[in-house]
Amino acid sequence: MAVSRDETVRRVGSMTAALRDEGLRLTHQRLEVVREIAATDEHPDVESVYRGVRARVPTISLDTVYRTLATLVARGLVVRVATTEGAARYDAATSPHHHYVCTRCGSMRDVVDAALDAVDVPDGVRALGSVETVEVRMRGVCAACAEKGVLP
Amino acid sequence: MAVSRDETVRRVGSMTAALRDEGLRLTHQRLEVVREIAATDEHPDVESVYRGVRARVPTISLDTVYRTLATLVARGLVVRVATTEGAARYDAATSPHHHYVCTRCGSMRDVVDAALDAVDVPDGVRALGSVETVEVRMRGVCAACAEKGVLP
DNA sequence: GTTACTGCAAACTTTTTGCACGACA
DNA sequence: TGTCGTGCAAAAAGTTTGCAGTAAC
Repeated sequence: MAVSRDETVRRVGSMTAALRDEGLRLTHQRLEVVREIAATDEHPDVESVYRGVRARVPTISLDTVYRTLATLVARGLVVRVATTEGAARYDAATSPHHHYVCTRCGSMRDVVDAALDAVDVPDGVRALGSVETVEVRMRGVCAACAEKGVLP
Repeated sequence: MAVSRDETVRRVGSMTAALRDEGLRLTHQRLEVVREIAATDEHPDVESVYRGVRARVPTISLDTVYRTLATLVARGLVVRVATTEGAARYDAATSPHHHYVCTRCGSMRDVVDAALDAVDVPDGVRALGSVETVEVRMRGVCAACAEKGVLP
């Protein structure tokens, strides 16, 4: 599912503003990586950001995509999300949200829900350390995989 | 925190029984990898399982640790958990549980709590696909890191 | 005109795989 | 004794880094 045009524009605006504020240069390549990651909530891995951007900037290198994503993550503009399989995935959503992960194809979708945001942290956890974020991760077989399919 | 002796014994018993039931050989190396992973709830990565086992079986190779963990994961006896950083981590706990992750050192601890187990899946998620497991992931700075320290 | 960014290539880390020997059942 | 598992080494996959040229400010 694509992110709405308005939300994409908002994300691109806030990311480019933040980069400019930090005195970083807004190169053609950076701008296109920002646009690519802002336009989706499918948590693409580096390779798929690379493919998407290359359609518009055929000369961009994979390293630049890696470096740009690392820059965005360091500024907190994009989150690198943990995955069980090979490649790391990136998420441009900034507001608190949760995830639905398909155990068959590895796809990952945002879930926005106030009840989940309100989950209480158990007392025992305070003893382990501070709690800054709480994420609920739901796993199952996504509709597309279920349709395609026979058993795993 | 180490897992209690009773729980460790229980885990080793259930893992070795499952391996035997599947007609797999219970080699010296396998048994020691099973013991190592059963005795901790610190979600070790492959390298640290390797170090632990090597103290008892100095000739074991890293590949064997990888292969044994893959075997255990394939049988559902151990879970491979996602991490943002480099290496994959492994978890021998079998009952439903949640995680506390330190954003500074990457350590990961089990959180067992009935209220978290009871979190409701929002209706909207059903449209994405089936939901088999729900995990709550709490992130913050663990006590050890906070004590050590100055800012990130 | 500076200085930061890019592209290329090579290094590095983590994980997987092919093969021959050795050990479990 | 037959077969599965191990150890070694090499390969694969993902990611990072050094360097020289290029482009943003």
